[in-house]
Amino acid sequence: MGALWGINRSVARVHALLMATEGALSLEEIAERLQISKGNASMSLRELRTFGVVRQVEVAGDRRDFYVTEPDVWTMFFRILRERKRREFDPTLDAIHHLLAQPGARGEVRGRLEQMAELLTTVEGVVNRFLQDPASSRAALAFVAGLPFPGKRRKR
Amino acid sequence: MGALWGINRSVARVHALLMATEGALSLEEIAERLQISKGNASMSLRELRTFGVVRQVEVAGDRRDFYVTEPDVWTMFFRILRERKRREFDPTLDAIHHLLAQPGARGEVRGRLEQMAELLTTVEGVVNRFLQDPASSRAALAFVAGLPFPGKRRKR
DNA sequence: CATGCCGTTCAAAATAATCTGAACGTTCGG
DNA sequence: CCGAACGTTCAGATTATTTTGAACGGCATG
Repeated sequence: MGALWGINRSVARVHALLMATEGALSLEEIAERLQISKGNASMSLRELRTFGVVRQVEVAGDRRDFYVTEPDVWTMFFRILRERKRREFDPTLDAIHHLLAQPGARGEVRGRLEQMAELLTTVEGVVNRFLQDPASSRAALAFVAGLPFPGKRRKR
Repeated sequence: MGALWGINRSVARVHALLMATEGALSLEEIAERLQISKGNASMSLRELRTFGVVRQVEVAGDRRDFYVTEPDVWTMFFRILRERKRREFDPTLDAIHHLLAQPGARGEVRGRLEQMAELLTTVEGVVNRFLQDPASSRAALAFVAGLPFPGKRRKR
């Protein structure tokens, strides 16, 4: 799933381990179980916390840090969507706008750039709407996945 | 945009060059303009043809191969969606189903797997619907991007 | 205010991904 | 047939990414 989510192998493995574990795990135990260095585990956990799919928890009388996965998979999905939008999508759209602002492109080529900007703006609108209201977005997705589009009638 | 689309630097550059060019380009001209080897250009173009976002065209009286980009950006978008689904998404969903078929996971962990399967199945349904009917999908996206969800009323 | 325990950092090492270019097969004109 | 023009392939070189592990700083405890 790494490529799909845009995260690297270790990060994916740390998350998978937490997903596969009921309780909380310490940094050291994670490193041990996955046979990776503490340094790597530390950085991977930071990345996962940045995404917001892993949380640090306290254990009374223990000064180590423990970690658990965000329990709701849909919440994870929207968190990852948000972060990837920020890292990859937004800079792309900015770049296109920057290109369009220059007087360079003409004719067919400019048309393609404009179409690209339109597409990305549409996708951005969809993603923003999803991120604003995850619950109803989830319902909308289920609707689209399971029923025909309005205006399109099923042949029979 | 490379990371966003899941293609590497050279492939992205070849595509960008074709997007920025009105007419058709030969393999050699592409390699020359981008300062990459013919071999690299050849492989990149193959990848782009696999995605279906670049087409080979004939030029009368010239036995070299010439290439042009798919002119419609939305069509490109759906072609890339289709290919990434095939390469990254489908294997992931298969793996989850395989895990669920085994008797290993119990309790909370199994619940997460089931949620994950549900999420991926929903997304798969959405993507399939999009790929079946790109034109109305595009309209649906514009709708979602620009208007409130059904059942959610705007405050004012 | 030393000592041990933790987590973090980052330069260097290891690994993975990408790119090059020489070798090769095909096709076509003569 | 021959040779030249092309595109493709893939082993090896190069470049980029990831991982390690030693060094470090903070902090709680005695």
